Amino acid sequence: MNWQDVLTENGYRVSGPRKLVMQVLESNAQPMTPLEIYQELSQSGRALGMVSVYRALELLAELGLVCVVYDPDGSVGYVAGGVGHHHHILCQKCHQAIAFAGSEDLSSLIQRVEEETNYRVSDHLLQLYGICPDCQKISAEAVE
Amino acid sequence: MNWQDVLTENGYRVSGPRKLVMQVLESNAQPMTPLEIYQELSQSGRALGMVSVYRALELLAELGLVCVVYDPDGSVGYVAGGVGHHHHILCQKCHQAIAFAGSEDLSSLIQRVEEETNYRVSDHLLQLYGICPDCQKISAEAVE
DNA sequence: TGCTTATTGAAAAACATTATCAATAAGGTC
DNA sequence: GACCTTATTGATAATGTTTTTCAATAAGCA
Repeated sequence: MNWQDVLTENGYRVSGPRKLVMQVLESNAQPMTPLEIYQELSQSGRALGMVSVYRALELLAELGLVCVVYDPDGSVGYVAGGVGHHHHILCQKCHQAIAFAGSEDLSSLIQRVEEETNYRVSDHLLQLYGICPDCQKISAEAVE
Repeated sequence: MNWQDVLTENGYRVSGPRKLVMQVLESNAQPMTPLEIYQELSQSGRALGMVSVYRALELLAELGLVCVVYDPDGSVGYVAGGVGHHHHILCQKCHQAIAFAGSEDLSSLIQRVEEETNYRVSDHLLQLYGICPDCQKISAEAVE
């Protein structure tokens, strides 16, 4: 099921602004802030009200069509993505982000924490930070 | 080493505002936003400029004396805490948070993701969301 | 093609964060 | 304990971000 169908099935319209926001996010690997999305659209002549960007993001995030990620620098961004539960790994240099699956690997940790704390765990937030392959290459070249 | 010493050893002064912010955070289990901290101090007659709250938090976070946590509702809060690497589990009802250790449990996941993605992982963000023991009790009673 | 109504856009309001700089107080020294 | 140096504070203003409002527009259906 593509994202247009998700909108439709939930009673929302596939409007211009929503299409544009999804397009921009899908063509950018790194998470983008609302402002960055707005600017990218403005520059490419597909101007959109800032308000529409916010509203589109809010809805798309609610439907799970885009994900919220927390950048190491503290800013909050959005990435297109993915049905199903997954996490992101972010590059600390170029801010590229890619997704990875693997909630199963947390289950033993979650179980242990439930026992220790008596909390009942229902969800989690996991992000990894590091250096992407490209930036590793660049660093290596700089040293040579 | 207590937090005053950490400030001193890094060349910072143990000033009034910094003390107050730490006090408030230490006496609250749930993460607090800058505004909440400011309000709590105002109400208890220990008023402080909003600016000082921001500055104190920024410094304390940088020194690792307080942690940033992301609430399920999207807001960003600070909790007093802990030397050493650890994570937090947040209650979705009452917003209480407590810490737990256990980075080791992630090492196999991290290794797998490094192999899959060729990223070099150096840090991570992990938070669990759930219901704390107290709120579980309340729910149970409500059903009776 | 036309109708209904969700959705948009622009401006303003509300809110959050950062910069500036003179006044203050922390911590070392005598 | 008083004094001096300088980091730190606080008030104001500037800046930036997000939300509200409401008439105008366009999406989807008949």
